[in-house]
Amino acid sequence: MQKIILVMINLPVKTINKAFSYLLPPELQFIRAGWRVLVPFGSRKVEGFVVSTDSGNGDGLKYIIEALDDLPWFDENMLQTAKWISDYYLCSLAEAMRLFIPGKTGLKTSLAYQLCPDLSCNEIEAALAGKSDQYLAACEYLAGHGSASLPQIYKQLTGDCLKTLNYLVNKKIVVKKYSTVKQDKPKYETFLKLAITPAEAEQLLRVSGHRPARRRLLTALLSKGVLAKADLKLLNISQDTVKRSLAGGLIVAEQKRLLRNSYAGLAHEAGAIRLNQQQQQVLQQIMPAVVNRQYRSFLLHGITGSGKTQVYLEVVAAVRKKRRQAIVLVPEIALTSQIVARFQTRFNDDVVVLHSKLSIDERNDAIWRLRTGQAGIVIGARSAVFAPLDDLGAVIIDEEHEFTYKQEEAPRYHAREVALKRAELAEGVVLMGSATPSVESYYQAVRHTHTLLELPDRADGASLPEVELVDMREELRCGRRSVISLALRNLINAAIARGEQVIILLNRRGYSTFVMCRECGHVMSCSNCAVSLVYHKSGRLRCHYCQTSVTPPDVCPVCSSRYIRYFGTGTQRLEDELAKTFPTARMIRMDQDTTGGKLGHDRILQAFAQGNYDILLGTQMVAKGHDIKNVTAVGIITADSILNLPDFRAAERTFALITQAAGRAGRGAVSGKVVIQTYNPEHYAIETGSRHAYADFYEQELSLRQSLFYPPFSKITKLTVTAPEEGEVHRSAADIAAALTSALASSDSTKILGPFVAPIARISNSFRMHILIKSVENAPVRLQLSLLKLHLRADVSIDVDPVNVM
DNA sequence: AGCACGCCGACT
DNA sequence: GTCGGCGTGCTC
Repeated sequence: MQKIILVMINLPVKTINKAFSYLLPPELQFIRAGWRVLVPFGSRKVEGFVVSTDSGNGDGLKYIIEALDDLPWFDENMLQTAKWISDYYLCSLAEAMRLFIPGKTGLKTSLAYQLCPDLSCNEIEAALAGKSDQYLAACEYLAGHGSASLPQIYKQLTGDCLKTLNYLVNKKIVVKKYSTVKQDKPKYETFLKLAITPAEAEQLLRVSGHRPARRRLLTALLSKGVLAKADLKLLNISQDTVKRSLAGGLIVAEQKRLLRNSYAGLAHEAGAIRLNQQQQQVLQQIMPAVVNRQYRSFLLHGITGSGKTQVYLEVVAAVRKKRRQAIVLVPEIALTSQIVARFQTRFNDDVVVLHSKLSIDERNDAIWRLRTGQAGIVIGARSAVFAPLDDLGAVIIDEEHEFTYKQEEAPRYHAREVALKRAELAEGVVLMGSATPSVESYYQAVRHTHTLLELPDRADGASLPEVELVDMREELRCGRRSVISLALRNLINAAIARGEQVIILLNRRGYSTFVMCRECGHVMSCSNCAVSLVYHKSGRLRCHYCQTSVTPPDVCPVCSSRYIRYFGTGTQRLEDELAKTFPTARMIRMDQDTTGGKLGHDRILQAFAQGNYDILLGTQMVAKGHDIKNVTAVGIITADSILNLPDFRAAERTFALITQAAGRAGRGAVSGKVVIQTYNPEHYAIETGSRHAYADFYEQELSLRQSLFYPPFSKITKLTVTAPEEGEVHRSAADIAAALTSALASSDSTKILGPFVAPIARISNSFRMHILIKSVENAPVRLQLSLLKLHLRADVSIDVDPVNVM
């Protein structure tokens, strides 16, 4: 009987979803569940996660090579959470565990080619006799350089290097060498400290008259305690002096880790504000759970500008007072720098910012600060829910309704659900906040799964903006064909005249949204994806799905007609229109095309907030998170753009967008006004949105959901089947649907819809079909899916609780 | 994911 | 006959 270690292999392949057994060498006996290790796997060395230990016959098992950290990465709660994710979202345990690793892997493998050492030049030449010069050139290059990576070789040689090298590897002239390097490359700085007592040092200074450099060193250490490299230069103390003092045992060198943090210089706002009475009442309901270390979940429904952040700050402060840690989730860090700044102002270095745009090094440093207890608050986008914290006291989820909390690639987790699971295991609280809670969460709050808290008024006594609905059909009837209605034009003019600022929202980027032949109706579409191409001002037609672009044709590719027209308005065209209508206004556009890099959104918003512009126009990102006091006017160009999407949550999204956008207006002393342009003014989502009437919207939406058996009354699981051929995808999707139907026996509690061709039938030359399963409970569905082994298939992707069904 | 193994068509 | 194409299956 031997101790056996069960390891999940960190490779992004869903078919390897089992544990592999290894033995521990004597020097690694301390390894238990939760450690990251390096293990031999096939002919390679890969990263693995220890999930459990066992005992049994260990014959023929390989040994773990080394531990990758000084501490286990996963604690029991993290392991349990990973297990839950793999069960619930039907991914492998390794895929779930990878989520907890910054950069998904702690190892970087690199490949180098080397000449076989035991071969002579003559032997090589003989083996390559009759081959082209290419082969000999490669050997010569490798002989000269010892080893080289593939990119290096490509730079040096011409032709198909990979083919050449593979041949040489086959002929045993060249060998491939893999090396694995730890991803985490901490930066250290050396600090010097006294190794003797201060009394001894003073004694030494008294007796040794000579050695002025050593005197300076000891004196400085006595007064300052520690010295860094830069200090030594300043004091004119040479490396030699340091070396001798080290050797003599007078001083010791210590390595201290340096932290790279690109957020260090972010501006801070003024100090804490006192809570108003409503905020106090809300806080009092949350506090008992924080103090008593209980798992409780709260849904804070607070209108825009009601001061939800203030409540978050107080909850986090209370959690920290209990010496527990907190996670603060925000939908998108770039759009929410205001909330980040407020946490940093309040908690200073206790805050760590985590998100996907950080470099691997920055991320590792941040995580190291958490693991060593130097910081106890994580603020970040959805992946921050996986931060390694040993005593999670609270998770705050700001803008709980946002879809960005759902990961749209496997594993398709929802950060809100992961947060609830982690907090439950850790006995912490979850506080979700939103002005427009998701129907599902609000339903759970009404049913007391979450505790419902309300902040019905704006914190500073400001009123919600007045909203005017403009019927665009009416505009057309009056002969006004501009995308900017008369009401909106008046609103913008008035605001600018008073020196106030305007935000305009249009949910499509690009210039024209589609290009059509007026002769035959052919719409230019992407050759890889079944979506229409968008005309950009750069003069090219771009696919918003696969990023390819083409030059617009002069004649229609189908009928050769020259009558090609550009339809629809995107943000670029709107910018032109606004410039024509308001020639003196200073404008800035914010969409995916103008924001790039780490702080792109932030710069635009800051410049706007500082008053450098009169009008901010852009896609829905202009509607989120910020609080700019001088904005008194908001215009929504087409409120219907989302409403008409074929998705049962279209109304919910429209309502949220209108409410959030309108909420940007009138946050200062001057009250705001909003113009919403629509072709459906009587639609309940738009009508309730214009009245800021969440409860009314919720009620109408809920009854619709009930009658159509949609969430929260059912759980949805979406399958996407793909194939390179159209016929093939129809066949395999039909097979899967048939198998599911017989396994789940369609009844009142389960409905299988489809297969139907996906709204985007083809992406990057892969044909797509969807199957939707609606069921009261999704546990039996998940069970059947795994029994049918659909979760292992490369051509099937499973989305549990999808945020959109398209 | 890599890599070995294996079975086919296209050439010296 | 060799080379190299990629489909299948395995990695403790």
